[in-house]
Parts: sequence; C-alpha cells; structure tokens
Amino acid sequence: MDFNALLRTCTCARALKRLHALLLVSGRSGDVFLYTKLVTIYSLLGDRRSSLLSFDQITGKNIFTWNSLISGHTRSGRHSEAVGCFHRLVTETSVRPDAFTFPAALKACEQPADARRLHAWILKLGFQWDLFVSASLVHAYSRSCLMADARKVFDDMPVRDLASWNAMISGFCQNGNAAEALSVFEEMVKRGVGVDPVTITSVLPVCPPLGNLPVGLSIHSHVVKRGLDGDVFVSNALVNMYSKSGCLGDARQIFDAMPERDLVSWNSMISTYEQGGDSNTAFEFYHRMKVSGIEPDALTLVSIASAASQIGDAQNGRSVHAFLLRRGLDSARILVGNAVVDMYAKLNDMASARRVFDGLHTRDVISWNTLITGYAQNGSAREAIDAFHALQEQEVITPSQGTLVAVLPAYAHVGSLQQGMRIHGLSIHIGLKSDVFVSTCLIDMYAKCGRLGDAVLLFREAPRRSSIPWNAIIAGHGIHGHGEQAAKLFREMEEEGVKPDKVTFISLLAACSHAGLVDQGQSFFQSMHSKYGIEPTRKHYACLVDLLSRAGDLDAAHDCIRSMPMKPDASVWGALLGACRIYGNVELGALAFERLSEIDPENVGYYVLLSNMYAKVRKWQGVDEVRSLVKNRGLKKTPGWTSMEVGTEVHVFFTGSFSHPRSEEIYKELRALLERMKALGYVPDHSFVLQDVEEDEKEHILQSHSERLAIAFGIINLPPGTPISIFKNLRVCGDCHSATKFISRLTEREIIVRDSNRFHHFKDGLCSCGDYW
DNA sequence: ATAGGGTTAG
Repeated sequence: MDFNALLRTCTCARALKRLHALLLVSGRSGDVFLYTKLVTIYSLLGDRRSSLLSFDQITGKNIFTWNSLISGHTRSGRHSEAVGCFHRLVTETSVRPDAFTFPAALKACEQPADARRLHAWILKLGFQWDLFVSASLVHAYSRSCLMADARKVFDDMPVRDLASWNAMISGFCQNGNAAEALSVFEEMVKRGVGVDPVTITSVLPVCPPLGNLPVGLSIHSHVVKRGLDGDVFVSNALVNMYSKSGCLGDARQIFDAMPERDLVSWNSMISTYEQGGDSNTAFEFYHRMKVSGIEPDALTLVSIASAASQIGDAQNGRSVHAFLLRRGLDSARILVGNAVVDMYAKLNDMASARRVFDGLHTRDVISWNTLITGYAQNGSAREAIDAFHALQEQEVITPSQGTLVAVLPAYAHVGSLQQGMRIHGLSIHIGLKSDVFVSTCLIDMYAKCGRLGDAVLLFREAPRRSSIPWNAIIAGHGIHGHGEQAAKLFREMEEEGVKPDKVTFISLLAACSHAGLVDQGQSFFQSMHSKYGIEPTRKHYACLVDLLSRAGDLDAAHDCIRSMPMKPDASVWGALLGACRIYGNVELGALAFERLSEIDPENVGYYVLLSNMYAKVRKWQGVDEVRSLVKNRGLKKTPGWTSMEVGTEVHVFFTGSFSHPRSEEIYKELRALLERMKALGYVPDHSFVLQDVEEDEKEHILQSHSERLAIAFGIINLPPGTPISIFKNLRVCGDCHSATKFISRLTEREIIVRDSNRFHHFKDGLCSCGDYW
C-alpha cells in the first residue's frame, strides 16, 4: 500500500486517524518517514495529542522528525514548548540541528534570553552564514526589543535578502521606533534592494504616529510604480495609513478601488467610521460586509459594539452580544468581552455590564478599567471605588494609566482627598505621574477636594502642551469662584500657544458664571466662534444662560435660549429655572419647568427648584401644587447626604438620621448653636422645606439637614480653630448656607462646603461666593 | 517529510 500517497490526501482528522490505525497494524508502525509526516499533519489539523503520540512512536527520530515537531508547536502558538523541544534536541540527543531547525525555533523565541541562547547555538554549530538562519535571528532579536543585537547580526550578513530587510523594519516598528524603521526603508530604496508587499505593509503603519503624511504619500506612489497595489495586504495597509492620518476620503477611495477585499479590509473601514463617530456608516459597512459573504470576527464586533453604544442603540447592542455568545467569541478573546462590558456601560446599563464582567473567563487590567470607568461615568462613584478596591486585591493585575484615570474622578466626586492622595502616591510609584491624563485627573481631584493650591502646584509641573491640563485648572478655579484667575490662566494659555478647545470654553464660561463676570463671559462666548472657529454646543449655551440669568438678566437669558440654532436641552432650561428661583421670576420659571418636564420628567431636582421658587415669593399654592405633582408622579426626592473625611475614614450623614454613633452629641450641639445663632439675628427660612408638614416640624427638618449634622460633627470632633471641610451630594440648601455663615462667625472656624456645583468658603460670617450662587 | 519577514485593536 502506498501510505505516502494516502497521507497526502488526508485533509480531515477522521481520515487521518483511520490511516494511523492502519499503519499501526501494517508492520510500518514507527516508520520515520511516514510518522514524521503524521506529526506534521496532526499538528496542522490542530491535534496536539496525536501529533505528540506519533512523535513518541517513532523509532530512530531524525532531524526531519524534530523539525516537524518544533515547527508544529510554533505554528500552534505553543512557543515555550517549541523552545523546550529545541533544547531537548541539542542536549539530550545526538541528532544535529540543520538549517531548517533554527528558523522554526527562533520564531518561537519570546524572551530576550531565548534569542541569545539560540544565537549561541547557531555560532557553536556554524550556522551564522546561512541566510535563512541569520534573517530569522534578526527577526527574533527585533521581536525581543533587542534592536542593537538585531542590527549587529544584520550588518554582519554577507548577503541579505528582502526578508532580512523587512525583519529590521518591522522590528523597529514594533519597538515604537518609527523613525529608525523609516530610515531602514529609505536605505533599501536608495540601495536599490527593491521592496515587496511585505516591506510596504511593514513600513506604512509608522507614518501616522510620526505625523508624516508626505512619506506615506511617497510610499503610496512607490506602490503604484511597482504595481504592488493589487495586493490585498498592501491596500489594507494603505487604507489604514490614510484613515489614521485623518484622510478618510483617500482611505475610502483605496477601499472602493480594491478588486477584492478581505476581513481586514472591511474591519478597517468599520473601525475607521466608528472611531470617527460615524456609527451609521460603520453599520452600513458591516451590512455590506455580510452581504459580500465575509463573516465578521472578534475585531469586527468590537467596533460594532462600540458603534451601537455611541448611538445609544441598546437593541443593536444586545443583538451584538447575542451574536457573540452564539459564535462563542466571548471566551476566545478578552478583547471582545471588554468591548461588550464597555458597550453596556456606555448604554448606561451597568447591571448588564457587571454581569458580562463577572462572566469573563479571564480579566485583564483593561476589563477592570472598563468596569471602573463605567461606574464612574454613570455617576456611581461608590461602586467605582469598590471595584477599584477589588482590583487591588487581585495581586496579579497592576493598575495602569487607565485605572488611575478611571478611579481619580470617582474620588474627586466624593471629595475623598486622602484616598486621592494615595492614588497620587501610586502614580509616582508606577511611573505615571508625568502622564498628561493622570496629571490632569490629579489636578482635577485636588481642586475638587478643596486643595486648589496643590492643584496649581501640580499644574505647574505637568506637561502643558495640550489643552487638557489647562481645562482642568481653569475649571478648578471656576468651582472655587476665582473667575478672574480662570480668565488669567486662559490668557496665559493663549500666550503659550496652546489651542483652546470646546471643553476649555465650558470651563471658562462656568468660571465667569460662578464669579458673576458677565461681560467677560459674553465676550469669551463671542470669541469662541469668531476667533477660534469653535461652534458653540448646547453645553456652551447652558453656561451662557447660567451666566446671564444668575446675574439677574433673565430676559437676556431667555432671548439667548430662543436664538439657539439647536433645540435647547435640560441643562439649558435647568440653568434658567435655577435663576428664576433666585430672583423669584414665577412666569419664566414655570415656562422653564414646563420644557424640563417634557425633556426630563423624572428628575426631581427641577421640582425642588420650582417649589423653592414659589416659596421664595410666598406663593404657597404653587408650593402645594408642586408637592402633589411629585406625589402623583411617584417621584422620590433624591436623599441628601453630606460626607466628611477624617483621616482615612469617611463619615456620611443623612438628613434627619440618627445613624451616626455620635448623633446625640451632634444634635445637642446643633440645639446649642441654634440659640446662639438666633441671638445674632438668624431667622430660619422654611421655604426650603419641600415636605408638607407643620411649621415646627419644618424647623426641625432644617436643623437636621445633612450638611448641618456634618458641620456639628466637625465642631465637636476637630480641635478648635481647625477648618471643617465637607462634601454635599446636592446643591447646598439656602437656609443651611445662611446658617453656616453664622456658625463660621460663632465658632471662629473656616468651613468649606463643596456641593454638586461649586465650593463655598465660609469665614467670619461671610461666604466666598458672596451669596452669588 | 521540515523553514524566516506583513495589514485591523480596547
């Protein structure tokens, strides 16, 4: 029987197994020639066990046998096994490696030490003059980031083929040394070595990170000149080069001109559109891809998941998830699981995000960062912090830049200075303190935790070439009411040649608004478009409306809303309603509320504002109506709470609660304070109580507001003269605001209250906001 | 009978 011919026809595992069984009984069991072929075919079919079994059955293994085994391991990604086999071969047998052995073993090298050890064997056995062996060595070194060694081997080669040159280029690329990669390419062209599709696909990806479009264009013309543009790999690389350089049109043109397209071509276009924020076109390409008969892979679905979350398309999102589960792609790659977690988080469905996260077989640092960011961006700072703590218990995973950027805003949000400082320490420890994003989050955290001075110090040390840290420090001055400082920083930013962006103007306008700098704010708003070419968004209009209306010019604010080129959203009407409450403008307030209840009917905050507005002008009927509206619609007032950090502990106080262990003393202190405050002229303002209760009950509610409990706790807990720093989850109550002024005078303490909007520094009976809030 | 270099990524 001609087993050799039969083996050649075996393309499926079952046929091969039958033949293998036949071999066992045919008297040719263990035949070197036939069984070596078995090793190869089993390994090609992915059957590691049978491949190893055949290998063991061979009597008199020769170098062909070993080469088959080593390359089989390598091909299947079992790199350390391949390297191990090589060592067994050279140390435990008398079989001599040949020129085929080294390329296969070198391909499996993952550690720098592996490459060096193999290099030593190559020298010992005299294979350094073999072209294939040296070229593989160049590549092994460059993959291990040992570019000096790679270069040395490369320079010593008497003859170099294209593959060696290509290996040098891709080595430099993978080590992030784009400039070197390019210079190797230029040398190739200069020396007339010639280029092939592999050269092009290796060198093109370095152009976008270098910002060097001209080189990209010249490579493109090279491609056309040499007629390489028919190669799918080359076209794909061109598409990516153009799309990453921001030339979407050119990318599209290349794609459209491609005679045939593969999975990568489609994936590239889909991810390009998705990253460019054009989710609809991404979906369109996804459908065209399926129509053209190409099956999506994990990467496709990563882009599609992200596209679905961008357009808030929960239905498509869920169907992407279902598709992934059906195809069994979720366990294949962490990448996909992370993308699905991210997708649900962006669709504001943290319960599903958590379920997918919990179900992941393995989690990497990105999985955790995605979860933490999801919680933080859905306003669940506590859960974000808990998730971060859970991550820290996983000793195998080291926090990354993304982790710090995810958790710092959560600490900033709850005003946890001590914990934030711990992260500052961690950032230094893991060498990320001069990362732009990390420093910006630290600046933001210090500012929001009341340490504007420290925020400024950090800002002065941070890299300041991009607008990002500037935006944070400007916003920081804004929430502390230092509008003039914010404007000064903006001018400094301009002088340093840093281009402001959309966020810069939001920070700046908010700062002007908090400080009552109406004229400056308006002129910044004007210059935003005329001088910087930035189109104002709804958020910018919201800031402007806030600025005008807070200053008392409610009509101008209303005109501003009417002049908006887009439909005003809740933040715009909310700003107006807030001001109507301050000035008691019932008509305009009712109008704003009407719009708000169309846009965001579930948000109780607006009902509270409306009720307070009626109370302000003593329209008790209005107050009653709002109260029953809240009741009828089944809405619950967001519970108010205030937190205070003492050392590493965080104390949380809820309005009217006795849950704190020192409640008795706290209420006693508050009663004593109230008498002394009244003697100084404090009159409780019951209009801030929304509940429908008797007058004396209203007084009791006011006196047990969470901010007061926290302040009283500070008074009895902290040594006299120490400032008291607290954080309130909602806006500070108006009556508490005036009470705090009295308390600061009576106790001769600085009291710093951060609320959901800004800072209030109380001192000697006055507040830094000048009651302008 | 056995071999080296390539494109997409949160």
